[in-house]
Amino acid sequence: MNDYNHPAARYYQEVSEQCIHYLSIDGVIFGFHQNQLKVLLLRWKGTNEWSLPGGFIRKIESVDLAAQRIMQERTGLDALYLQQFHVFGEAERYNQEETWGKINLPLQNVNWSARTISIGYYALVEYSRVVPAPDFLTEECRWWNVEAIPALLFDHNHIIQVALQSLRKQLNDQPISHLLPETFTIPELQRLYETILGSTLDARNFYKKIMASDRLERLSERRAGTPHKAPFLYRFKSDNFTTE
Amino acid sequence: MNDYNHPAARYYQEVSEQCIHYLSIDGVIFGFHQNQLKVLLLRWKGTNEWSLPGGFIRKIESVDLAAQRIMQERTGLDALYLQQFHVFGEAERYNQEETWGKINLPLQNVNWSARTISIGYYALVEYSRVVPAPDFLTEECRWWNVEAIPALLFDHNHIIQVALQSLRKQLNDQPISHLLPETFTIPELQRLYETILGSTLDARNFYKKIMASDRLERLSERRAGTPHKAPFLYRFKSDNFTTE
DNA sequence: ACAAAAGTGTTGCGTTTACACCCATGT
DNA sequence: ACATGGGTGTAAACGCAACACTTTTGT
Repeated sequence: MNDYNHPAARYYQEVSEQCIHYLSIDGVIFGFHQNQLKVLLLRWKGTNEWSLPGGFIRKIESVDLAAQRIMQERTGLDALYLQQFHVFGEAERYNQEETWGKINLPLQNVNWSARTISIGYYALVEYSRVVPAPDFLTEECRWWNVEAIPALLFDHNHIIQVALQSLRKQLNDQPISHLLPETFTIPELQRLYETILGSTLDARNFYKKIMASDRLERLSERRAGTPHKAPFLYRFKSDNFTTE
Repeated sequence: MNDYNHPAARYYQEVSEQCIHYLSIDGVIFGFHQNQLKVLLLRWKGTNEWSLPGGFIRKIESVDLAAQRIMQERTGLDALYLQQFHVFGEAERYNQEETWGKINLPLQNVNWSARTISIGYYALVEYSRVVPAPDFLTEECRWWNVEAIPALLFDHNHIIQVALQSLRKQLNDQPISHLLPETFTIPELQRLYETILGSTLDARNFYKKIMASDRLERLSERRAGTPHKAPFLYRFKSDNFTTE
């Protein structure tokens, strides 16, 4: 009943042989565009069901590198900034029957019914550099506003919530520069903080604080094309941290 | 060459059949006694080599419950306060050959050579209630001062360091009451903070801060038998949180 | 009496919050 | 000119750090 020439079949074969069973990685890839915090999601083939990108860990591969590999494949970027944030290990993370019912699995007898533990990573990436690419189980890969995420497959809504909470808690220790283009304005940076924190900030206090941190340098240029006063452009001084 | 009546053989058999491969749990069990922060370690049979307690996750078991089970077996306590703190997933976490050479494995052909990913949990337990119990690979289970831990097997020194860092960072959000007996004095509580943080605190400021938090209630009794002024006993108000 | 630890209050500093005004630009 | 957002300073509040003295008790 099994078509071993089916690309999915070959993939499962590979995963089954080379990867660790019962364990996966799920990635919450954060981007920032037009003052909106975004997450990269995948739509499964022939359905209207969305999920986070994810994958499996090879038996001989470090978990961090596995996460890199998986996220690279969906974004086209290398050397992403990744942060492990939680292990989701409930015995019943989600309703299995219901979930499999929603997906048109290309194969019948792949054993998908076993429980899976998932290691959650979030990534901070520069929106404009990402070239979203679906995998062969999915036919669409695109950004969604964090505020407008639909009901996802598995427990992925929950995972995004936990990722967001972690990001909020760790915001001041994370290299948020990865979410922004090389140059940006202070108001843009403030919007980024505001979207992540989900609250508004006082522009004057924000300015003071961010300047006191001494991580920014002001360029001589200003952002053109704005309807009002042209804001200065800034850049992060020596992006020293890459993968933490 | 394999003795299937050997208790270790049966254990390996069970683990191999029922548990998830390539994935384990390591536990850093913190206790506090005589103003010292302690960690529970195991000495392997016929050796002078020590390691953290650990174990495997059953295919149908939640990761948190697996951690509970493993720590319960070493401490004799149930409903421990546990906190997942990091996944150790390097491809080469430690020198395998060197490590296996140090241990007298009771069996020849158990495949111990594969890499293992480990989920790190720390536990906060009340020292005096613990009845340390070795497992069948080890012949001694006892507390060690955090400051005097020897070179351990695997990467367990590293894991303890990361656990301690996490605990320090999260100290104010953790139910440290679990590390103390039902009643205790303020100076004792201060010693606990100091040992975890690795620095001394101002008694006056500490007193104010801990009182302002409104988590303690003073009892009418005082600690007897002290060489000097008898300190009041305190208790944490309604230990609401158990396993967080 | 005295040594050693317990118990408490006051002050100052630095960080964060609240708040107001001028500037530049496109319409 | 005016509406809109950018850019900055100042004052009050709050939280944390520094610090000194009295109390109690065993020796």
